Amino acid sequence: MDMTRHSRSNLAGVLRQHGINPTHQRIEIARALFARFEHLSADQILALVNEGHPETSRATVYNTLNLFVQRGLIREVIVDPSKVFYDPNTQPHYHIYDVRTGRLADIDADSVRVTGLPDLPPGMVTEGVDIILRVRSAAPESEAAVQGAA
Amino acid sequence: MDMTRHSRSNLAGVLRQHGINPTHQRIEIARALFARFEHLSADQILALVNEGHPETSRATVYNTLNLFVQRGLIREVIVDPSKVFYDPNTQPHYHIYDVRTGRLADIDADSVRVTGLPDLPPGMVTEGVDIILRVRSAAPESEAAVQGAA
DNA sequence: ATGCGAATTAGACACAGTCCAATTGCTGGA
DNA sequence: TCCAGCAATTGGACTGTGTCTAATTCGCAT
Ligand SMILES: [Mn+2]
Ligand SMILES: [Mn+2]
Ligand SMILES: [Zn+2]
Ligand SMILES: [Zn+2]
Repeated sequence: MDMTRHSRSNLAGVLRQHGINPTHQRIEIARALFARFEHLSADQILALVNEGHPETSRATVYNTLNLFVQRGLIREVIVDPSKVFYDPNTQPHYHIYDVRTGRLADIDADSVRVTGLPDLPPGMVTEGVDIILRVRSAAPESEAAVQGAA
Repeated sequence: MDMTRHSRSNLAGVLRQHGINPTHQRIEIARALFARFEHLSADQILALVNEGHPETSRATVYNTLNLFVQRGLIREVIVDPSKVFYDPNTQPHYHIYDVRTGRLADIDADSVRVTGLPDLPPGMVTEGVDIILRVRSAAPESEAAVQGAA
């Protein structure tokens, strides 16, 4: 049996470990994320799993991504107001985001130290600490006319 | 002339200082944000400026908020995948976000120290560093059925 | 009063994401 | 092998946020 790092059979085991019934569609979606190990939007994943012959619907892609997030297999990254990115890396880490190109990359958490964050109100727990370094090329922006400019 | 902190005439001056022609609608939108000094969504602002008699269109609210952001009068906060929050506070500061209630509050930057962020690739400049402390009540979630759960 | 550029507007549109009822697929038992 | 039952998938309608556009209105200078 093929046991390469992100073979279908191996992925099926990972899904089971997270309490997810490994169907064909779910394995393909997991493979899109884990084989590349990149931040992908739902739309990109839909395109990837359907290249060649279509085999997974949009509804299933969204269902599955939400299920994966809920089960802790992947996480969401909220950096772009127009779409969510899905992140196969669930280790604590931070992000650098190019606001021009939309490129999103990881920052290793080990080197980063954050101090002085406030105590949480009682009865509250931390879901996570997001750090996003928003960057852009220093080159002057290709000016686009903006309606409503004074 | 009324010169209270967020009077219309005072706000008009602030707009002019940012190169923005102070129209009635723009002043009302600025007032919604600066009088409360809270994080508001476009929808909330639209409702606020139109309570009582309607006087500002949805298009104008979006036009104006984008203009304000572009001119550095306010800034966007991206924490919720479904909508942008607009922040009248342009001082460097961070955010605490309750993922259950959607409540968004400021964290003073003075007390927080972040070290070890990577050097930027050459030719890149920082647009900003966002830190979002995602929290929720420790009480068990009111369980909502999730379609597609295994 | 008139003219003119800027601002505003209604409504169409784009598009991410959700919802739903109907269908398909899988599995375990007769 | 057939069937029942349940889980998963599906197309397509729907929602909500945000953008776009062409037409109108506004504010102001003459
Ligand atoms: Mn296939
Ligand atoms: Mn009014
Ligand atoms: Zn990441
Ligand atoms: Zn803030």
